[in-house]
Amino acid sequence: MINANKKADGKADVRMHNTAMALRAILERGPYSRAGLAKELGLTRATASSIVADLIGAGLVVESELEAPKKGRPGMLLKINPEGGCAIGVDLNVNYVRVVCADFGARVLWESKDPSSPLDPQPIILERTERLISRALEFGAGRGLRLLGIGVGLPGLVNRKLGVLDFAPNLKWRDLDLKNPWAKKFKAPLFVENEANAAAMGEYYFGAAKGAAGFVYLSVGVGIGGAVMMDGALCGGASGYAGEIGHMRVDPNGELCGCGRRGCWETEAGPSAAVRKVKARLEEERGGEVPAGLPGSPEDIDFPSIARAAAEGDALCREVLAEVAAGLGQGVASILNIFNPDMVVIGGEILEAGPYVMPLLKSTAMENALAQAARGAVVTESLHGPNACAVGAAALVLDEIYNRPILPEKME
Amino acid sequence: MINANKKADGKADVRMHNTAMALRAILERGPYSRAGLAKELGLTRATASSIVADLIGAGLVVESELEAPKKGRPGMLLKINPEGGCAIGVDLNVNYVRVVCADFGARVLWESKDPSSPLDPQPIILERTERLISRALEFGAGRGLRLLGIGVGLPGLVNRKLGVLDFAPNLKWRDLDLKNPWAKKFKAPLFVENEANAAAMGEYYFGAAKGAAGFVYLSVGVGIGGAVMMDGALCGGASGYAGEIGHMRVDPNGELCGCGRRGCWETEAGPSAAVRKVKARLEEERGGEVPAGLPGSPEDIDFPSIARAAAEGDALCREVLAEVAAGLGQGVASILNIFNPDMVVIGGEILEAGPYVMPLLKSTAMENALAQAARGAVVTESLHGPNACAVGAAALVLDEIYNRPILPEKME
DNA sequence: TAATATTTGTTTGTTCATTAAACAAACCAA
DNA sequence: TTGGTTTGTTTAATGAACAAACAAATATTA
Repeated sequence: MINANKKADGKADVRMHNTAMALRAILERGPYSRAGLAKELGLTRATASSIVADLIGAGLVVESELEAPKKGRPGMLLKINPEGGCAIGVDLNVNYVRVVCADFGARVLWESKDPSSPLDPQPIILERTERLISRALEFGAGRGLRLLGIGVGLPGLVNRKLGVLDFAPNLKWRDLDLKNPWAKKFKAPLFVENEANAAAMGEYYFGAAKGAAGFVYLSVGVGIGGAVMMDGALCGGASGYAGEIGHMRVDPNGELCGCGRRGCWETEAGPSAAVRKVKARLEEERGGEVPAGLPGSPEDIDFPSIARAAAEGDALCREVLAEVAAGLGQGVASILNIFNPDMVVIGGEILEAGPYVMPLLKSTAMENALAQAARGAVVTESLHGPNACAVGAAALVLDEIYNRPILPEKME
Repeated sequence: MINANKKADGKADVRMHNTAMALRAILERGPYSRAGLAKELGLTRATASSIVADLIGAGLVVESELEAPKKGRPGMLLKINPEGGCAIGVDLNVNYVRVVCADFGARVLWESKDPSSPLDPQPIILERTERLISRALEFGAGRGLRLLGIGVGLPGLVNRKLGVLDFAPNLKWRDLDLKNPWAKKFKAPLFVENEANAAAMGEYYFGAAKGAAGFVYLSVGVGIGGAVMMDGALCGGASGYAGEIGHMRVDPNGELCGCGRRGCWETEAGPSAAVRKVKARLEEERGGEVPAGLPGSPEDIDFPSIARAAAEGDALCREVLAEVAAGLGQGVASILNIFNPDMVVIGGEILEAGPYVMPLLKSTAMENALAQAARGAVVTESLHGPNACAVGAAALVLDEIYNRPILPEKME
């Protein structure tokens, strides 16, 4: 009665990420015949054929020769052609701009990162980003890869459809249209998404959460941001804002958070909590003496330096990291109870201290979640690490292609 | 490329609740012409006509005479015909079974509730429920209303597609097929859903959350259960379990919860917290003397009695309810931050003390959520109160009809 | 008053994703 | 040789939607 295919201007934009994802996952885990593909997707052979036809036509999927110790007629085996094209992923963040060039197999072929500052004026940052993108494009062209599109991840409220950044609090940017100018400038399809959502997309398509029915991506950095994906679709929240999971209150008597409340999760258990605790205890326990691995002056202590000190064996830092891990694990347990996902993927700065955080985080989460919620759930680290957002941005492009293959001449 | 309309056996079942909901909301808020409807829905007049054609054919929408101080040709005005049929909603819960008969305008025409006990054997409870359903059917038939279907809300893990209750921890039931036997017995389409999800559906279609893009329904009773709806679709969670939001940890040093952890939200701030606190303070402050409105013996104190005592002016009960309200508000603030919904709807036992809980709950939630998350969000009480689940179950039927009108002869 | 513009609902044809069913090709086993 | 099985394609059909044209009924304007 009421159908879901709509024109671009229609309101409903229910996307079949699941089918696209399934297609991608199946093709990735080995060559399949059209018939095998159809069986996996629950579609007819005719439909499966028509879906891959476009991908084959675009050179993104190739047929290899038969190799069939089976019964019937040998089929043509299909597999992804990584050389079929490349997608550019842009992670335009507060402190840096990172650009990757990924092939159609989602392998990062090239990456580059420029430091940045929220104090720099917007045009400067944009110009710097454009230069990085151009270099990525040159790299792709040098490899002879067709440009499939450009994806951009931004730390703020994004209008996905229009490709506009509505508001980025940490950058203090407002109403910035990226899609139109950049699509024109680089002559490629352009996709814009919130950073956490983009990273989640990357983990879903090509990372730790590959094919998960429902999962939560947590970006544990200065803040704790989250993105929720259910049945292959991003649950964006009413205003499209990424889940501000970090401001879940975990202790009514906790520390004061930047948001003005007390005991927010990101203040109690994030990297900033680690920094605060280390500084306080250095003062208190060692009278300001700085252990190996940490910067000379206490003001310069940041999370990476704590991670280094822990790696070098500092007991205080390891202790603090364990506390942080436990706090994060408790929060993840709540998330398991609330969302009941298949998987929780942890990304962000916290992974720099992965060995001292993740084991305890995982065990705490599993032990403290309800049995039904924990059963079958997996808590794990991001596969893309610091590249998560950029790779995810590139994944936006590939997702689009799996959903509706864009043939060269039909690109608009 | 990849389409969302699937046959019943297909895996993807993306439903256009939004369009169905829009249709219902538009028709409800006044008579519309086909053209006006089309404009509201963003469809062509032809498409809108074809959608309502089936509803008109089934007698669920009627045309009224023109009344047009407009410009062009006067149109036939369409409106919902409440008399077009009835849906039966069943709330099969732990302590009671409630059945309602709602007309196509979602008005509850008849309701009945039988007390029940989880100790009763399953066949007894089912037989009791069937008797209630039969009475509801008789009522509907007596009113001359065509039976559109039966919806059932259950407190547990439900397989929506098969209409099977997989597991209900509080009832200790497992693998109960309700759809097939009841659909056959009552000769009507049957829909089964988790209780919180059903209630959310009811609020979305016919209650406080009418047409909200994203909202969270909280059932605050013995436990705190939740259901999340985004873009008109229920976010079921990986295993379809309703969000166990009640086990979000809000205080690491809190009370021991039934789940074995400390400081779960439902233990810190739910009705059970109110009961515990009142009992403790009666002991401590008044030496066991029981104030007006409360049962004679402290063991018999339950949440409704506290609500009554508060209504009669008891200061202790009011104080405890205020504390509970603040705790609930804090949790709702977290929910606003996490999900960024348009709306949070509170239902369940807690509403019996509504006047002493809701104002403080609302203000606490709004003040403690992030500004971006709180802006535009509304926290409000369920419109259906104790009927929420049963009305929601009936809404399942109406939802199905709005999505794909079932013509009498095509019922299967 | 006549002509024109506006709005409504229908009809007719088209598109698009998909299925169902029929085929032809290729292979294996008895 | 004769089936049986699997594969990929072709053909026709379906169902939801749109576009465009049309006829009817009203309002506005010349």
